[in-house]
Amino acid sequence: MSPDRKSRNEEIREASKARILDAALELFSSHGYEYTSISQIARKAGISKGLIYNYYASKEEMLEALIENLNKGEDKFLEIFQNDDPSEVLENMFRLYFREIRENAEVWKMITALSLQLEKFEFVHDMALEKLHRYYKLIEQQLRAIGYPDAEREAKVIAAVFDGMGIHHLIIRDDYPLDELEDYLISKYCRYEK
Amino acid sequence: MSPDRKSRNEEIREASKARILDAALELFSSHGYEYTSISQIARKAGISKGLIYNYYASKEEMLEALIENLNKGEDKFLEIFQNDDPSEVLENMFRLYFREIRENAEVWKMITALSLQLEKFEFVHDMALEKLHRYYKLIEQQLRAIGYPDAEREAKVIAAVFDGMGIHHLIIRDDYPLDELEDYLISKYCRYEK
Amino acid sequence: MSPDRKSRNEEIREASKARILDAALELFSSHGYEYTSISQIARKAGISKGLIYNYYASKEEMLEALIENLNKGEDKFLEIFQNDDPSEVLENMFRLYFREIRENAEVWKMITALSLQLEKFEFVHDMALEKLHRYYKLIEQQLRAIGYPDAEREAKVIAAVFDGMGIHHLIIRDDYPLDELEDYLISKYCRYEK
Amino acid sequence: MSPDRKSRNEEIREASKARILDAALELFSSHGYEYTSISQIARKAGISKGLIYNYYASKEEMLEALIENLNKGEDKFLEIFQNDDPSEVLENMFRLYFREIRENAEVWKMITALSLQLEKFEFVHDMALEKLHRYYKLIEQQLRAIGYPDAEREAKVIAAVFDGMGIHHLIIRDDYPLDELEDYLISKYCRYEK
DNA sequence: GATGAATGAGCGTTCATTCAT
DNA sequence: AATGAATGAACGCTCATTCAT
Repeated sequence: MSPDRKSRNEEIREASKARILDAALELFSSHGYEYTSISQIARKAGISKGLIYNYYASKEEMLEALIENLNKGEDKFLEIFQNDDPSEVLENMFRLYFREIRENAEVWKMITALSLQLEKFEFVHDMALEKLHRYYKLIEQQLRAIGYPDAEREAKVIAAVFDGMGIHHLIIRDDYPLDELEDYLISKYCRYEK
Repeated sequence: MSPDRKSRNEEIREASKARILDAALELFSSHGYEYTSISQIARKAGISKGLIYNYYASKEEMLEALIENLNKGEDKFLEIFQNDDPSEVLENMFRLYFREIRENAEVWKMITALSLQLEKFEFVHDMALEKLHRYYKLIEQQLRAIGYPDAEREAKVIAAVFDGMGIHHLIIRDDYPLDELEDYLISKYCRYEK
Repeated sequence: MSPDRKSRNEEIREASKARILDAALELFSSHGYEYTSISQIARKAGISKGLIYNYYASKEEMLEALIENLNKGEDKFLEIFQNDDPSEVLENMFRLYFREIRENAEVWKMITALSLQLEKFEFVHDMALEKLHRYYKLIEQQLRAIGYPDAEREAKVIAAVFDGMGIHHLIIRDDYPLDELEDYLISKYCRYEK
Repeated sequence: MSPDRKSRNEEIREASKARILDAALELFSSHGYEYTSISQIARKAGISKGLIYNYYASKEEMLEALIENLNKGEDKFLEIFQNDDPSEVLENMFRLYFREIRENAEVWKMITALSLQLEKFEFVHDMALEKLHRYYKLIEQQLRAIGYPDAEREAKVIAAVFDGMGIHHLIIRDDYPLDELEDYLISKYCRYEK
C-alpha cells in the first residue's frame, strides 16, 4: 500500500470518527445517552449505522471516546493556570468555569448526569473522581497562598458551589444570574484581604 | 355499592398504590429510572404487571406520582422551620440537608439525575424550579435576619453548595468529609457576627 | 388467584411452549439451527417474536428444551428393552433404530449436526456422550449374552454402523436400501450361532 | 501483455487463491463455516477483504473451491490402491481411513457437518454422494475378490462403520479406542478365510 | 380489582458484499 | 491487483403496554 493511500485513509477515518463523535455529543447532550439510539447518531452524522461499528466497538465505547476527547480539551485549558499571582489564578478559574457553564451547559449536563450513574459507567466515575481531587488541590493551593483561612475546607465548598451553580443554571436557565454571581464570588474570594 | 364497600375499596386502592410507589422508589433509586422495568416493580411490589396500569397510565405517570409523594413529605419537613431565631432556623436547615444526603443519598441522586433530563421530564423540572425558588427565599430570609451582607446572592451560593456537595458525596462516597463540612458551614454562616 | 385461573394459565403456557417447540423442531431440522431465525419460528408457530422470550430466555435455551424433550421421548423408548432373550432385545434395537432413521431422519440429522459443534453446544455434546456410552453398554450386554466373540469391540462397531447408516441414508435418500440392510444386520447379529 | 507478464500474474493469482483457501480451511475447520467471517479469513491470509471477492464471488463459492481442492487431494490418494492383492488393498484402505480421522479430525468434522446441510450446500451433497458410491464399489470389489459373502451389503456396512467411527471419535475424543478398533476391523475383514 | 399471556416497535450489533480509489 | 471505508438487511433480544379472562 502506498503511503499516500495510507494517509488518505487515515484522513478519511479521522473525519468519519469526528463526524460520529460530533453527532453523538450533540444528541447525548440534548436527549441523554440512554435516549439516543445508534440510528439517530448515524442519521445525524449522515452515515450508515454499520459504519459506526467500524470505529467504535459499542455504544459505550463511543461514549468513552467522547469523554476522553472532552478531557483532552480540558487539560489544555488547565495549563493556562501557570501564573504567579494566586488571586489572579483563582479569578481565571472562576471566569473559566462560568464561561464553561454558560457556553457548554448541555455538555456539562451530560457529564454530570453520567457521573451520577456510578455503577453503569465506571470510567466516567473514575474520571470525575480524579478531576474533582485535582480541582480541590488547585483551589486549595491558591486559597492558601492568598492566606484564606481553612483553605482545605473552603476549597471543597468552592468546588461544590461550582457544580451546584451548574445544576441551578440548567434548571433556572436564562433567569439564573450568572453574571452577578460571577462578580460576587470573585470579589468574595479573589479580593480577599487578611 | 354501600359506602362501606366503597371506602373499603378505596383503602385497598391506596394500599396497592403505596406498595407500588415504595417498590418503584427503591428500584429507581438504586438502578435508575431507565434501567428499572415495570416487571421488576410488579415483582417487588408483589402484584401483577397489569395491575400497575390500573393505577398509573404509564411508567412516566408513575414517576410523576412518586415525585409528588416525595414532595409532600418534604413540605411537612419544611414546616418545622417555624422558629423565631434565624440562626437556629438556618442551622436546622443545614443539619437537615446533611442528614438527607447522608441517609437518602440514593433518592437524592435519583431526583438530581431526573432534574437534569429537562425536556424528557418536564414535571420534574417544574418541581425542581419551584423548590429551588422556595429554598432561595427561605435561606435569604434567615441571612437577612442575621444581618449577613448580600443575603440574596449568598442564599444562592449556599443553595449551590448544598447541591454541589450532594454530587461530590455521591462521587467520593465514604471519603467525603460530610461531618467536617457540616460543622464548618454551620460555624461559618450560623455563628455569624456582624 | 383462583386455582381455576392458575391451571387455565398453566394450560395456555404449556400449549404455547409446545407450539413453539414444534415450530422450532421443524425449522431446525429442515434448515438447521443457525439458519433458523426467531422470527421464522414465531411466524410458523403463529405467535409474536416477543412471546417466545416469555418461555425461553434465549434461542439456545430453546434448543436445550427441545433436546431435553426429545431425550425424554427416547428414554421411554429404551424401557421396552426389558426382555429375557438377548437376541430378541438386539433385534428390537435394530428395528427401532431403523424405524427412527426412516421416520425421523430430519430430527436425527439435526442432533448429529449439533453434536459435531462440540464447543458451541456443550450440552448437546454431553448428551451425545452419555447416550453413546449407554448404547455401547446395552449392545455389548446382548452380544455377550448371545456369546458373540469380542463383544466390547463389536458393540462399538455396531453403534458406528448405526450412525454411519444414518448419514448415508440422508445423503443417498430413497435409494439407500434401508430394508435390505435391516434384514442383513439382524440375520448377521441376531441369528448368531456359536 | 507479454506471455511472461501473463504467466507472472497467473502465478500471483494462484498463490493468493491458495493462501485464501488455506486460511479458510483452517478457520472453517476449527470454528465452523457459519462462525467464520470473511474478515477473519482475510486477516489470516494477510490480504484485504476486498481481494477475496476478486477470486471468489461469494463466501459460498469459496467453500465450493475449498471442497473441490480437498477432493483433488483425495483422488490422488485413491490411486495408490492399484494393487493385486485385495486383502492388502482393503487393509491399506482401513489404515488410510484411520490415519485420516486421527490426523485430520477437524477437517473431517467440517465435511461431515456440511454434508448434513443438504439443501443449503447442494454441491457438498453432490460430492458426498458421488464419493460414497465410489467407496461402496471399491470396498465391494475387494470383498468379492477375497470371497467375503454378501459383498455388496457388507461394503455398505463397512462404509457406515467408517463414518460412524469418525463421529464417535469426535464425540468421545481421546478416549475413543481408535488403535484397538483399527486392528480389530483389519483382522476381521482382511484376514478373512473362507 | 386482578392476572399474566401476548404484542410489536425498537434496540444494539454483525457481516457479506460493494465500490471508489 | 489490491485496499478498506461504507452499506443495509437481518439478527437476537427487551419491554412498555394491551386485553381477554
